[in-house]
Amino acid sequence: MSTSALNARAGLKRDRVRDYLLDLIGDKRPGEAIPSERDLCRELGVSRPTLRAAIDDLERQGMLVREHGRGTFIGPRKVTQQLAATATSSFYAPPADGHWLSRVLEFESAPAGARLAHRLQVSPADPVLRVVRLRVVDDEPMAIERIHLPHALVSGLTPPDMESGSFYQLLRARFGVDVRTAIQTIEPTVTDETEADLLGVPQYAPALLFERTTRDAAGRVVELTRSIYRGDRYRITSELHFDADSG
Amino acid sequence: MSTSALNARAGLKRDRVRDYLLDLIGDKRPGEAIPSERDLCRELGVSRPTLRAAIDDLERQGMLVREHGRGTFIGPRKVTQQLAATATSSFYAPPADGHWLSRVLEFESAPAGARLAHRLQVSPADPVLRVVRLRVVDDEPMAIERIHLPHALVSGLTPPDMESGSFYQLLRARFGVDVRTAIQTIEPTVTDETEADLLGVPQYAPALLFERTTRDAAGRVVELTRSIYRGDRYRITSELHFDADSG
DNA sequence: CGACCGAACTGGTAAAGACCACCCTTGGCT
DNA sequence: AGCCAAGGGTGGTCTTTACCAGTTCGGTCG
Repeated sequence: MSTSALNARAGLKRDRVRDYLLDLIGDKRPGEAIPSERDLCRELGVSRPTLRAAIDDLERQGMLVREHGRGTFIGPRKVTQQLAATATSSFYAPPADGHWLSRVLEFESAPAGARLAHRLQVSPADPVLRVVRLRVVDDEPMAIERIHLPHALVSGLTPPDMESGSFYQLLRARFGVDVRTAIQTIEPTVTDETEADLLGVPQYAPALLFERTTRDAAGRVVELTRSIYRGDRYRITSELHFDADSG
Repeated sequence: MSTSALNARAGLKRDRVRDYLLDLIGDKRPGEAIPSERDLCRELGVSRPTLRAAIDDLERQGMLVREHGRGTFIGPRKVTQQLAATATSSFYAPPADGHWLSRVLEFESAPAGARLAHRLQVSPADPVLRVVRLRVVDDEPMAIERIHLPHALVSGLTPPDMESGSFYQLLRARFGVDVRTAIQTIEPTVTDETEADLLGVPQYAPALLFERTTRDAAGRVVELTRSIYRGDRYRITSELHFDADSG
């Protein structure tokens, strides 16, 4: 409106709206309604298409559910039903054929903070090393890995250490960390803008989200990793054996 | 505006535009450019937002690729490289807790045809039973299963047989089919319109596509199943154990 | 008292216009 | 010949305005 400047830079209204909605979602419980689109527009000072675009994003991610004529509601909690279990040996391995390399995008240490401290089983003030790397096979980006590990475990680790070779091998050989077990969940998702850029796929492309907690022989948490794998180039293959049976 | 009727029904402009674009894509080769958005608007007599919404859809499906400042291009062919392999044991089992039920949506027998015959290892003229069922847990739709099996194996099977209980148990008890192994691939996808309706999730919601080939003790193919699981309610959990290690 | 119907919400779709950010090309200048 | 800046093309974002389509609920009429 009106004269000039000061609207040029804004950092994308849609992002601002999305953040606002995320806060709002955080404060509410699944099933609860959020304000109507028109109210939110007034509240945020944006047009309805802009607002709707933001809601579209969140709906695609399952955080919101729209119901025509009724309203928009907080999405159901992801049940994390311990649906699958009973794994007895590794079922997944990176492709043996291609040549894996990684490009380190971030490499920094910071205090754990409450959430990470809990999940890594360290104190909130302990430094945690955060490494983000793009994993590449045959010059093609395949996955983005966001790794968190207690910095104390791997003091002296440098970015080039993370660019090739087996990280677990390195942990054992150089740092004496005896990686033993991991619990991993896999769920489908779609790429956001950043991920799409890095992976060279369209935004909202199907992808797999791996979340892995790795422990050493003593049961200490060694690593917490969230990885996004391209859906168009990656699939999980498994062989099932039935003794009794299932549904 | 103006007089009346005849604009009420229209079948959604966006769909009309999408169909137009699909035709256009069919005529071109990957990498080729399509006309500019503004040209297409004039051509089709729709506004740019409407046109862009249609292009958004197709881009999400990977059929088009937009490049800022350059144009919009036909997407690359889907390569479906088989990258992962080396599964050694079972890692996945359906949830034991909730109460699974199924609603049979289709149940019909037809000649296999070339493709199915090959995959089921029967002759193309052999009848194949196709069952589509919606799997429900606690009144909530969880997955759509499309099952194909040689009709000869299960003559006398009725739709109610597929609505509850363990299908594999039934196969063994009633038909003497000794289900033994399965090879399964899992990949991420997004729901299409029909799937979204059935599962009660938005279109383009993240989902898991399971494809399973099941064999009996004699190595005969018993079943070929493609299932779509809701991504917001379903995740795979697995526990990994390292002897040597991996990347 | 009950069934209906309509007002007033809700989200869904669409138009038209403006301006920004990016890319490539071209033409002028060095 | 080579460099560089400007222009005109592309897609990207946003606003404003309008109307359609389900849902709900309360008032009215039978």
